[in-house]
Amino acid sequence: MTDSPRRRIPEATLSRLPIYLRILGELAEEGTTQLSSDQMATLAGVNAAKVRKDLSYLGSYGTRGVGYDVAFLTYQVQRELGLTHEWPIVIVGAGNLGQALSGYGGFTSRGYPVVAMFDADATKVDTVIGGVRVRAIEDLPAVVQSMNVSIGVLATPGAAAQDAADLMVRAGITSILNFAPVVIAAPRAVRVRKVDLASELQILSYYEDRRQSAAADPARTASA
Amino acid sequence: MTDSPRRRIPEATLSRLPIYLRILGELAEEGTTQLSSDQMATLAGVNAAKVRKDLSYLGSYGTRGVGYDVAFLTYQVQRELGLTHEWPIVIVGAGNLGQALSGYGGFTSRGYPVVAMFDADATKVDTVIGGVRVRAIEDLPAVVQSMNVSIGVLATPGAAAQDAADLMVRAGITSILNFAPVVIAAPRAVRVRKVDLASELQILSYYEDRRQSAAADPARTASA
DNA sequence: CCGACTTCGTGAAAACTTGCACAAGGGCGT
DNA sequence: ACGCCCTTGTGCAAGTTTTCACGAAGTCGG
Repeated sequence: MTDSPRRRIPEATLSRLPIYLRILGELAEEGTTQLSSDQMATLAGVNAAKVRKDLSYLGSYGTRGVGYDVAFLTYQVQRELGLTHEWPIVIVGAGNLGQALSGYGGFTSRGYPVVAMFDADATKVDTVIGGVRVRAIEDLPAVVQSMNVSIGVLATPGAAAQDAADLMVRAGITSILNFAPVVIAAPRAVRVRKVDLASELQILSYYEDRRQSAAADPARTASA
Repeated sequence: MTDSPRRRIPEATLSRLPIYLRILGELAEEGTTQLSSDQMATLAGVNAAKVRKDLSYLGSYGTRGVGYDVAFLTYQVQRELGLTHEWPIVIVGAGNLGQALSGYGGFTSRGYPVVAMFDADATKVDTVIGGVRVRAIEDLPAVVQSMNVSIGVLATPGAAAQDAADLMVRAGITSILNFAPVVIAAPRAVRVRKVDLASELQILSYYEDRRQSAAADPARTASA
């Protein structure tokens, strides 16, 4: 019996664990020590059964009739997500987006300190953003290796993104969070996640459009 | 027979349409006029059957033996997403994140002009960010109504987010893109989508952690 | 100490999503 | 004009995710 059973956690559950974790953090801060799946469900905006099933993948950490212990559950979720230690990250691209991400603070405060930023533009090199000095892109491999960085954030313009990603991969980065509006090709072993800011708006406008046509043409609502 | 059949599009498909749309835009720019589901699949990093099924929800716009016409398909996807006209948006919160989103350019260029920014901090009011003047939060309802804005971007700190969201809803906003790291409560009729920057990192570090334990303890890889 | 009450953990059903495989349809060369 | 070749559109099976419903297990008041 190993101390980390590590059954595989479904992707869908995985994407909710960070939400639960944030809620647990907020509860701890206001002194709450216990919560039920029902309360968690309300706070997270999901169904209570889903909360229980999600948490059951971590193990049986609840107490029937009572609920979950906030501190203990926090620890278990963190452990599952690999948050028992900090993960240093680098940001490639020091434009608007890179600057915002660096200055954002949410990365460092949640265990992902931004240890370096890089940009191909020489005029940006050596400026300081969010307390981090911008370095020449050529220095990436050295920094990645010496600081043992495995996660990189890609915040370049779309046109530069693939080259930057290739460089990151060659430098030894094994996980990439891609904010550039292009699909990045990378070796199988490198995990890439994409955040597309404008896509999200497009999905919203789809629903807005339907709402507005429904209002303009009430006949169509009949079958919806 | 109406000119927009509007069968409901599955959520999963909907989340891929913006990707297809971006690819179509790039192809058009480089002069390509035709593409097959196979090519699209490669460019989008998905399976060809998925591409065909996704596109089939829009209608039968491909030609067997040939593929899809780039311009025509672009039009159809745009129409489905409600992108036949611009959607003015407002950004609430002019901190780091709000500034970056405003300066980002990707919103305006894709049909979502940022028509106003708001902040509760009086010292920020009247500064200009990305060509947009920051206004007092009190002016939100007037702007939303006069410019007929239905989409709002929430970029405040977590603590201020719910109040800001309530204000947006009262002002008449019906879709909210939430960048604040909290779950927002809103009436059923208001659609909220959430982008959590740190969550994405947490998901990456989960996989990193597994990769690293696997490397440290090869016995565990046997069953994976 | 016991029974009523609460809440977890989970099997099973339902809903949704993906991927395969192939028939149908259209273009192009001869 | 015809047949070959290519690619779409889709029925179906497999896989994943969500939801329901209920037995199991623990607390708490009397």
